[in-house]
Amino acid sequence: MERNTRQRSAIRDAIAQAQRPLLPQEVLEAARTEVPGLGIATVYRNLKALVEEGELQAVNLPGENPRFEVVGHRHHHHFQCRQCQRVFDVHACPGDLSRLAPQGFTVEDHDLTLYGRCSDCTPSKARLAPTEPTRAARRSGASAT
Amino acid sequence: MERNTRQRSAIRDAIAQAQRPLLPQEVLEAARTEVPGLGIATVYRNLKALVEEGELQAVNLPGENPRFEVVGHRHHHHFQCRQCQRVFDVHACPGDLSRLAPQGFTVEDHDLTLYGRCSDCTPSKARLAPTEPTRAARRSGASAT
DNA sequence: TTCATAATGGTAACGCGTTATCATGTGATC
DNA sequence: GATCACATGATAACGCGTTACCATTATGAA
Repeated sequence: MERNTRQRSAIRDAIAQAQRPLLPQEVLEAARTEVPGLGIATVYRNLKALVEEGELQAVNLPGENPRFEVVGHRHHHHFQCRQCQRVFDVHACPGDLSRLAPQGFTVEDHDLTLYGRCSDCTPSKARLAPTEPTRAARRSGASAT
Repeated sequence: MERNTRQRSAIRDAIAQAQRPLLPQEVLEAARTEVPGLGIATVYRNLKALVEEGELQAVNLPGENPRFEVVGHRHHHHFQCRQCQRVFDVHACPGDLSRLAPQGFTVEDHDLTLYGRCSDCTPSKARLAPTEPTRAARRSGASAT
């Protein structure tokens, strides 16, 4: 990837403006507002290249396909809306969790995912910005507190 | 699944004795010590049936295929060893994390995964000398606290 | 503007976890 | 033990996210 193409710019801009991790399909849809003829193969090619170049990073949530977001945020976590399935950044952290591990285990780091309703999908505001749910039907795995 | 077969018993016992979530392939290998001729199709069939019967539940970790463990534990989390890739139960929880979510978001529950070295894969001197520094092999998504 | 070639787009193919198929085996009932 | 429906095992097929292929397009340097 050495040349600056319209497609590449559209893909980078789409992710940067979303300010949340996007699935390849979401990247395609967002970037097509800029480049209507954009193909899914180009999206995958550029996502891979941008990750290798250190500009993007993959975000894995339980039972979900990888999403992509811009590198550079501090340590953070993610929130997935049970209604629209979108994933948002959570710029907070419960702190050191080493104490939770069994004796003899060494904790290096952790992943945390919150589940619930995003502000758009919270009942009192649901009418403001209805969002289309993705086709990723959530699998089991989350558990209540 | 109405009959009690040797295969079904072996699958149930393998998961119960492991006391940690197992991949279908791990279930196959463990249950084959009891029933050498066991086939992978039978494992998937019984896992599905046992989940539907409420005896097992699926456990999803980021970027991983579903594992299976016995239902009945209280709320708990998981630990994945970066060395042997095995997943263990963590019978502890940081507590209510609603405060971490952005304003306007409703938190219903959460998933937490700890990463590091299990007791089998932690060097023995690290267990004895408490100030051993750890090197975090950065995977996407997780980050040190 | 010309030109070499990197990048794109449509689509076939791939990888891999999972499921369907079906002949064979076996648990439960009589 | 005889019977038969259900379960098993080997393997083909499936689903779906991702990648390879290749003819075509267009970037960027000369």
